[in-house]
Amino acid sequence: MDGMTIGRLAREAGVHVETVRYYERRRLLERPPEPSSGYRIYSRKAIRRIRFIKRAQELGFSLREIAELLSLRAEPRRRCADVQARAEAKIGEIEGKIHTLGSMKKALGKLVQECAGRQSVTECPILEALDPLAAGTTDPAGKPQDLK
Amino acid sequence: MDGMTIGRLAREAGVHVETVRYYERRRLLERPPEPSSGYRIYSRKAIRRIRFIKRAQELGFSLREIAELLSLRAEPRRRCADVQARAEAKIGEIEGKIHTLGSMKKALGKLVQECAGRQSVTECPILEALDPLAAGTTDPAGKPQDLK
DNA sequence: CTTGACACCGTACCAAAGTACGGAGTTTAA
DNA sequence: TTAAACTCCGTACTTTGGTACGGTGTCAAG
Repeated sequence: MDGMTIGRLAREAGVHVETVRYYERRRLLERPPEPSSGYRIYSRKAIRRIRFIKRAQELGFSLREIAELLSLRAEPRRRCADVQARAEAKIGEIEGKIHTLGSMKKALGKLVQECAGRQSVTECPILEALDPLAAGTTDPAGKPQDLK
Repeated sequence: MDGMTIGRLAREAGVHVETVRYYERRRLLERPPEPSSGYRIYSRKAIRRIRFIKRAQELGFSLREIAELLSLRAEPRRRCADVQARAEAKIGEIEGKIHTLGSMKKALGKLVQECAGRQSVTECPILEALDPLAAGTTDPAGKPQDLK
């Protein structure tokens, strides 16, 4: 039915050929069985897979994490409770990201409001508006967060 | 009142000394005037600045973008409308991220639901659950998105 | 007044995620 | 049947965001 070479796949998925090969090496994409010639032939599923990867990346997941996400399905021997736990952990991460993005949006919104109608930005208190983001601002000796 | 050396600043902000110097090179942090000795002396404001940077990074902003955000205030000649426009653009980006994260969360939630009660996850349709995220899935020849 | 902890600087190195390069073989269309 | 366009592979280079290294200078306590 379908079946395309790497160049076409790359074009349709919106990435470079080298990126496809790179994903293959990273095992994010399974290497298709090569028929007759030495050329890889991909199905349309590969396009969706790549697009999924790209989306997940935009959301701040690393390729390693994406591989993990994908592996939830890829390991049939896995017990359901396990999958559930991993999925729930990911949901937690996602909620954290949403929350933090929400705070930032709010802070930026406030900035926009305060700016509205002014001619000069001299008094525009952007750092002040943004600062509430930095938790523990008033804390006389904030705890160092853990690195990494 | 305050006034600390780079080591203390780093400790309080939760980063390495080298990172502070790195931020200085990247002009994310202004180099403090050096009094008497050749040592940098920082005020507590620097702690907040670094924490702000770290937070923004967690939200998916690159150092370049963070510098841009910070520069909104740093250029008094800038017209307010300009500041507003930049802030609004960032808000738009943030909203997009929140939206996509929401879809992803929903998909994962569905997965968890479907898993609940099963013994094996063999039929657990994670890619399928996640796929609605991949815009144009049913599109017979999806448009390549623009690279970069 | 010296020793250890800290600071200075430049340069080098690291991991992640590609991107480019070059020499080869293959396929397709004129 | 041959030239263009595409593929193969391995290796090397790039960017981002740091980290580490090494030689030297300084400061505070004993």
